[in-house]
Amino acid sequence: MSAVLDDRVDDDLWSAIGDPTRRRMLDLLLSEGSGTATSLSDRLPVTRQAVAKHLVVLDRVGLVHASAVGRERQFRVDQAQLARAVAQLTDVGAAWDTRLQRIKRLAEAIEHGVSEKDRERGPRR
Amino acid sequence: MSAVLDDRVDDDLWSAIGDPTRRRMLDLLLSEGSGTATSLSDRLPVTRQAVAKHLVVLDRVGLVHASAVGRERQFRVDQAQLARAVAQLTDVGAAWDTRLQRIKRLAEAIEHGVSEKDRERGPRR
DNA sequence: GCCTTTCGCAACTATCGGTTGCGGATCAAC
DNA sequence: GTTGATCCGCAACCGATAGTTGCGAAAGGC
Repeated sequence: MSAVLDDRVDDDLWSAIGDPTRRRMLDLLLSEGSGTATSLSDRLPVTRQAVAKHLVVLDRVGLVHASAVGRERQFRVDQAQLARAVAQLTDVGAAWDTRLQRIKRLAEAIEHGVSEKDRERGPRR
Repeated sequence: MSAVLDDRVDDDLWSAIGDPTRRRMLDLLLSEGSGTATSLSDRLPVTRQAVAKHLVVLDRVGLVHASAVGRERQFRVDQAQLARAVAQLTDVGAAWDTRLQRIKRLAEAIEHGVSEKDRERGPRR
């Protein structure tokens, strides 16, 4: 019963969506289809340069892609990569959830005077 | 259709579980019931002091609680708070998922020559 | 042609995750 | 009870990152 859940987690991808500003940026890009560093900074409490740096990070992990349009650089979300990130979120969430549930079941079992061994034979998964 | 999903996200809580080392620490505490800074650092690739700092962070957001036992400080996970964190993970994941699905549906609709307006009348939530 | 906009680059600051080093408290053993 | 091992907290330091300001260059709009 060791720490297995982190094995299938891409730390780069996770830390990319770990930043609150980047999360809001992804959110904005999703709801508006596309955006530039300038347009995004208009709706965020940070400067254009900060947004630009975040876009570099998001681009590096493949969550967004840029297309040059004249002097502008339009960014849009890579659906497949975001879907992968979402899968990781739910994966970790599910793993912890089962752990919590098991602890809860165990606590109840002990409270009812049932030995740990007896409970251990229950539905494994 | 604005960026609403972040409204119900506690940035402190999120960034607490955003760090890979802290995630592994929570994982260890869950699987072993409790642990000290020293015992945790034995199974992690970082020093005791680094672990201690992380424990402060986790304690500050209420994900773990300490109980002094002699010269040791035993930490254990706060199930309720971790459950809340898990809920946020799945919340954001679900929100992004629906967005992605909607985009996908929209793309398919356009491809099939169906106007955007017609599709818009689908299940709102 | 001129002014605005958009961008990229550079310097600087603060915070954070990590390290090393040290001194203090507690437990065990003799 | 002194000695030694262990567990801890505090402080200084380092590198990366999230943010800022300031500037110059390139592309559009008039």
